Amino acid sequence: MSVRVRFAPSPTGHLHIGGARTALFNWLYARHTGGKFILRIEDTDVARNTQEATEMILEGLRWLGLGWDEGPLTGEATGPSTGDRGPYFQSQRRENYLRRVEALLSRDMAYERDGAIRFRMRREPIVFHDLIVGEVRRELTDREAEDPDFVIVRSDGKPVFHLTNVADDLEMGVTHVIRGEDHLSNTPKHIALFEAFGVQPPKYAHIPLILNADGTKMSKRDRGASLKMYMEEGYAPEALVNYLVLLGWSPKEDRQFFSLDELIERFDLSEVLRHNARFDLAKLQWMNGQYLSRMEEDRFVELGVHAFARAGLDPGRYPPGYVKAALRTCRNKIKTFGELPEYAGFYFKERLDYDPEAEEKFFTPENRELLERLRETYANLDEWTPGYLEAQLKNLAGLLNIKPAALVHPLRLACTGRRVGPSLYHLMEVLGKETVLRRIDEALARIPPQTPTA
RNA sequence: GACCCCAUCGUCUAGCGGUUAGGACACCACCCUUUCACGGUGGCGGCACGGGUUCGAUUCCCGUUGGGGUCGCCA
Repeated sequence: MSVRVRFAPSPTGHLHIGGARTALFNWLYARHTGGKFILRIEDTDVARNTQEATEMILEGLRWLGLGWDEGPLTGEATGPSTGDRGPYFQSQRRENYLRRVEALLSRDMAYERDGAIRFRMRREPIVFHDLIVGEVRRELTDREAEDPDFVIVRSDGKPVFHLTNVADDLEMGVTHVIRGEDHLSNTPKHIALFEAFGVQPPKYAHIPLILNADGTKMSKRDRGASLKMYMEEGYAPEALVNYLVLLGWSPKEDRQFFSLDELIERFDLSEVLRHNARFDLAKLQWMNGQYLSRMEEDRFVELGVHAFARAGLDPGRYPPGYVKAALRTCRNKIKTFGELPEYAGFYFKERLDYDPEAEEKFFTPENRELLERLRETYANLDEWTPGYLEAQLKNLAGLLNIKPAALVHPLRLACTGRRVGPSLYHLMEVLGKETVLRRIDEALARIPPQTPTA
């Protein structure tokens, strides 16, 4: 039987980073086995669900590159979808649930109490085999020992998660349930429900959770818990995917980088680890930087431009060749595109703002003459290449009997307003002679005059 | 509290009875260097603890401790 897996998020907020990894594992398993990846929206709790949240989920999955074979096409519950087992919104499947409940009721496998409908849960422990965890034998908790039955339809008539989840998995022909380990303890309920419906339950694979760096549970409120942050802060989706897949799964090779095709080929449930993993932003950043360094130039430029635009700068007003050259000087320098506006915003600003500390340190009366000499030197050049600019600066440093760095720092500040940035000589080449000279003049205008020596 | 899962450097992991316990990130030092980074070289750093089993345990079993999860008319 061909594999059918699903990602079934509840649209209560942004797509959680843990949810993103669950989706990724499902997607990879489907692709690896040649099966289908289904997206189902579990929006049964109307009070907490929003269309906007659903759209965030779709957008997030698309951004990651995790396309679904069946599921909604838009965030609208009654909107279009793909696949023949829809609707893919639980809010649209009410009839199915009620039919299932009727079936249970008629066979006395469920009963009504206080207006809610409860499922007659088995009193004995349930043993099942999890593809990742292995044999799981769950005893009843003391609370369950008191009353193991659980609500499947609330008194307001709304079906509850356990019921909808199982009913849909059944009707959508889901063969493997790959989900977070937080559902492990729910599994006996689900198995009992499947059996009550007279069918074999699907295979289960509970993947370990992603924890915060300090080992605590990652909650919605934690910074970094939302996929949105990574989308906004300039991460490359392929880097995030690469990082995420290595949290809780190991290809057992001494490599860190895997293309999507390689992942599809290698990924299997049998190598999913059994213990939780902490999220390490530093490693993600390193990995993202590596991806940025290897990225196709056109894409790097495109994403770079987008990052500048997000910060209110407008590279679109500059010639494409200039933009491209400017971004080229940032290659191998930044780890995320989010750093770009601060790192290289000077390319797209008519008026520079200056780092106050750097200004205090380098725009000093003593440096005024150095900048003037630099300006004079550069004003007379008719060749404007990095190598030549560097040679001229070093030559001047030699004449003045000072270290090149003494010139480099004030000059960088004058050109960029910052003390760090791309290669000075390359950035000057991109800026062009006219702009460089103008910026030196502007810097000079900010430097207090040389105090007369007493 | 009950129940379930888990446990190798700070972090992600390799290891599946005998290894100088390997790699990556991070950190430190040095080199490269106009800054920052990249890159290169080297270093620091780990089998949670206690019992077994065994000629021999990181590895198998039990317990303890610790972490996580679940116990809802949320999903």
